[in-house]
Amino acid sequence: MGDVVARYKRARGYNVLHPMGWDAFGMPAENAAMQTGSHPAEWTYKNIEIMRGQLKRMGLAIDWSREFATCDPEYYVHEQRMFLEFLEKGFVERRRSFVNWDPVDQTVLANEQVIDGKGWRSGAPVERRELSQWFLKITDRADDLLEALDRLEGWPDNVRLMQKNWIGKSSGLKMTFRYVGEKPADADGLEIYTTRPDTLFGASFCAVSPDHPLAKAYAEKDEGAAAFIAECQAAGTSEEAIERAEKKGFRLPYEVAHPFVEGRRLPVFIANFILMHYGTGAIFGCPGHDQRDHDFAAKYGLDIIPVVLPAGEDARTFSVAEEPYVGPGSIFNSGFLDGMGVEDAKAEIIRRIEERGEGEGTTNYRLRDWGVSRQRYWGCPIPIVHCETCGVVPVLKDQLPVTLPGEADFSEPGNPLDRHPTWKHVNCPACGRPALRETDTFDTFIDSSWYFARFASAPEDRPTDPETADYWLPVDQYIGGVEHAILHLLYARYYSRNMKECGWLSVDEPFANLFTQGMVVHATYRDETAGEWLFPEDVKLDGETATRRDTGAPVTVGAIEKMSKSKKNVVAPEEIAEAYGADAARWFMLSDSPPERDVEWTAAGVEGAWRLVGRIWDAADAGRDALKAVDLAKAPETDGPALDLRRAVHGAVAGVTDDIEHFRFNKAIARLYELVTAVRKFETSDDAGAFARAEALSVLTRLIAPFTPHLAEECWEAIGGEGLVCDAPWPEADKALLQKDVILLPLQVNGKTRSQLEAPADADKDAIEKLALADPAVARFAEGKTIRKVIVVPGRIVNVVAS
RNA sequence: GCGGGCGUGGCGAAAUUGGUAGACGCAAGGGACUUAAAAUCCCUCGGCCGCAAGGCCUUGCCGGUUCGAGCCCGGCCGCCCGCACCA
Repeated sequence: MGDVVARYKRARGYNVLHPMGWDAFGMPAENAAMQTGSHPAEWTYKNIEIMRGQLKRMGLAIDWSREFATCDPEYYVHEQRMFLEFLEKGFVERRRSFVNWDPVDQTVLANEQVIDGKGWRSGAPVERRELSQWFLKITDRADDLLEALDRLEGWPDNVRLMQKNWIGKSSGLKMTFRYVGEKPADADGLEIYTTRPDTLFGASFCAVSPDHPLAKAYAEKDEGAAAFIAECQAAGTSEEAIERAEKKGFRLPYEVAHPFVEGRRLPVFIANFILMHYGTGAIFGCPGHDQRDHDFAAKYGLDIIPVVLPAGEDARTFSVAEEPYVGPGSIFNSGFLDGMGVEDAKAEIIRRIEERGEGEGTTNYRLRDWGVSRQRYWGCPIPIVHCETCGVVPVLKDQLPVTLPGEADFSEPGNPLDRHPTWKHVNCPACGRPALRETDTFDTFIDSSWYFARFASAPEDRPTDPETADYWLPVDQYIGGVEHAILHLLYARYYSRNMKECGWLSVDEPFANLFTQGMVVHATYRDETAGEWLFPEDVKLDGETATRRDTGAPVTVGAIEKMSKSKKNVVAPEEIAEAYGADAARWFMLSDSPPERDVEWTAAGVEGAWRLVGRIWDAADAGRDALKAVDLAKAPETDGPALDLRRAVHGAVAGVTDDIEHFRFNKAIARLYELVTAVRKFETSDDAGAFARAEALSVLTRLIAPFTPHLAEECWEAIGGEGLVCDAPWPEADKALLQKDVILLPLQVNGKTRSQLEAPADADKDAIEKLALADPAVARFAEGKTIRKVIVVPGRIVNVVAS
């Protein structure tokens, strides 16, 4: 799709930058190293070599002079430099945090790599571990990232909505409940966060996360609490496990006072359903109006007090004993709040708590800071040294890049950088004494968060030349899968803001227009008895049945899925190009489905595209040197078939242009099929006919060029075009030829189409009405009825209403 | 559970956003050419009735608004995606 757009825009006279590069760090290379013994770098560059060849073979019009891989030290040196700049500016922080830890592979796993609570590679149950990690403080920009979404008009709504939900802004109240009686050390009160301050009078307990400092401190002197916390931490972190987990708590020996109800004391629990990383890691529970709190209260016999009354309910009979009520209503059982609506009550509580100095209204975000430390080899080294005397010390900028050691041991799990015999031993940049390098590497999402800027401008000595980068950025058209909707696209937006503050860019938003395209998918084939997946080329399809080519054994045709090596539902680009040519493959992929949807790769489908390539070539071949015989700038008077062809040609120009502009490639292709048919059927051979035919061939060749560039060049040469078609200007539609003198109007009687009216294109309503009433179909279907009304929509339809 | 999207022939899909439903392609069937096959070309192709002209029905289901609904509104059913103990 990107290639079609690039070629089309170039033909329209734009200065087009269409680059390509490789996001090349990451686990797959390291896994391959563990499995095959080859070095990640060797494996990666070899694959790049292969993929570059495949892309070139598909005829992608790419500026290869700008190519790079993110694992090139010439690229990541700038990443290290920017990290140090971010550190200086306070965009980065080192702190302890919980991670998913795979005890077998001995590495941190991303959430996406934890499947049903187990490591995706090792299958071992994942543990929660607290480690010191580097964080990019994306939450500092949460509000800006959220606000700016509204202005990203070139982005699909669903992606913007997903980011909005991911950032998850909520407004509520942060407040402190005072302890009564026994108190934990160094605290007078417990700070909680709530989005439902209106239900404060329904509070019957407080609870903290197992990771909350209060819980941890108490666990140090109480084995029961320690055991409870350990149990919570051992519980699966998968979504499924979380959903099924029973609400459980551990009663602490503390109580807090209700701020507005004299004498009401709330017990304090450690509870397994409280998240430390949201709000303050502590809540008040209102069982009457929250499902989780209700479950918890039912289990521990706590009060369930209704305080929100739904419209139409009677306060004397309304009960939340069985089910909590979470909807809107009016407040009751709540002293000074009684009678208020939910929103007014929220504002009133916040006002009073603020007045008493016990808390404040705040906004909260679901978004968490971006942990970027990975205990892996194949990533960009974090340019930091840990010194016993000086602490955390940045590597001096003139000593960058910190490169990966060429030799490393991949034979066992864990971080090869950490166990490398010499690599981590360096002298402290500050005091010069022996110190240790940071052995973590960056999350690979950092690599992909700024590559577009490097494509635009790639000086050797700094990340970008800002002026050059500004000429190109923001990216006019970004194309990618919807799977990037949150992570990559959010990180890149954030990173651009950081880069802007460091002076490397002047845009906040890196991608002006975003299109989320579908994937090429393929049916899966499996030999159930042998228990193995089969490549499509090893399967013989005959109507409903499928068999193995080698043994003839029956084959089960499975789901149509994203192509993956493990299920072997892949087709090698080389083989496609060999069998059908790159153009047929390009044409088919674009023709079969709307571009945002997946396209199923089928042999029959490519064959259809292949036939079309042949038909176009036949037409060009039959029109050899047609352009040399006429002057396209001097259109003769035409009528009859020649005029019809010219109209079809100019209609196609207008239609295809509009379709490409709006990413409707499948429709553009449908139009091109029609144009090909029109050209092939055209037979007139007089002067006007020769002109119309030459014009049609010239236009057709230029219109197909973005889709089938190789074919287009051959056709261009055959019909006698000057130079290369890729240098020829995009055709312009002649507006006069888009208008018709006579149009066909559907004629309805009582809303059902009964006939067609042939009317002058410029006929007014009265004239059309007269024509309609004279039509025999009206006489027939309105027979015995009175004509009540005639609705004329010029250029569209006529409807005669009779009853 | 919350949020979003989508349901149209045997299949992939169109429908100028309220105006002839099924463009275009795939598959299938029939025919021409050929000794034969491939390729190519022509025809048919949502369902029912009819020799035909033509008629009736049809966009997941039920109802509504409208001269007119695949499109708008209400209620169901089904599928897909995102988030998910977020207080």
